[in-house]
Amino acid sequence: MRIATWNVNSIRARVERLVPWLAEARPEIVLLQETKCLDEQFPREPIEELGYQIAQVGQKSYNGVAILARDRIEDVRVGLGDERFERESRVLSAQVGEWLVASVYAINGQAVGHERYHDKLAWFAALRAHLAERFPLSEKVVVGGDLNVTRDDLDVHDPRLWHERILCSTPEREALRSLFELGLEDALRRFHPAGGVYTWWDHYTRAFERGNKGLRIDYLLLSPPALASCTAVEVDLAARRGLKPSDHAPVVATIG
DNA sequence: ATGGTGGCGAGGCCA
Repeated sequence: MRIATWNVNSIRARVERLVPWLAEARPEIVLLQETKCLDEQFPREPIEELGYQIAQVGQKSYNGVAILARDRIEDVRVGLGDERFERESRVLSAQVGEWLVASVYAINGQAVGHERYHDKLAWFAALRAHLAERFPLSEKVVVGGDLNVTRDDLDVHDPRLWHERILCSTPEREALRSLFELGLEDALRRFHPAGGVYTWWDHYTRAFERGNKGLRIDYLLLSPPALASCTAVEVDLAARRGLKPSDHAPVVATIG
């Protein structure tokens, strides 16, 4: 089976890319971020017609996360259980068959030192506590999403340009590493240890079109039992090409 | 190229 994560940057704007992608890739579980719509605006029908169940939580204009699955989606939980962060729709977790999954959209942080940067670091601490509580590592766990941080300079096309900037600062990377220390493994890096595999390219600077000037900020974090049956993790660059792409590409793990 | 895009929603915020 396959489990994917994709920041679609508005599901209403991306449904014409998402639906053909689902029909072609046919992942069993899909974790979406930045759906950017209220519940009643979510384009359920074309996704359900492909055989997917949908769990999602959204808000007007910003954020929003979803889980799509061909199996029943059960035990759905919204948020981190931390009242400081419940105003924004950034975390959705559920059980799908034997899998415990979460779709996660980290705070961007705007700039190092910005008020939102400090929010981001506090949010990561809350995420870590939530994962420690809700995701026993003896289970098959997949935490996927846009974590808005590079692991190290192997995730950066131009480390000198990005040195200690937002998405690349040492405190953000330490916050990310605290998730690994729970026992969750960065599956994309496991299968691409040399790095240079990116998942996001800035629209503003036309970073994809100018030649793969990307960052890797999207993750599939796997527990040991999930990793043991994982045979490949790839970034689907075809989804980043063509008409009206998201600024992120999907990350797809083949498991079992 | 110190410029430039994209989404939402209707002017500015966010990424």
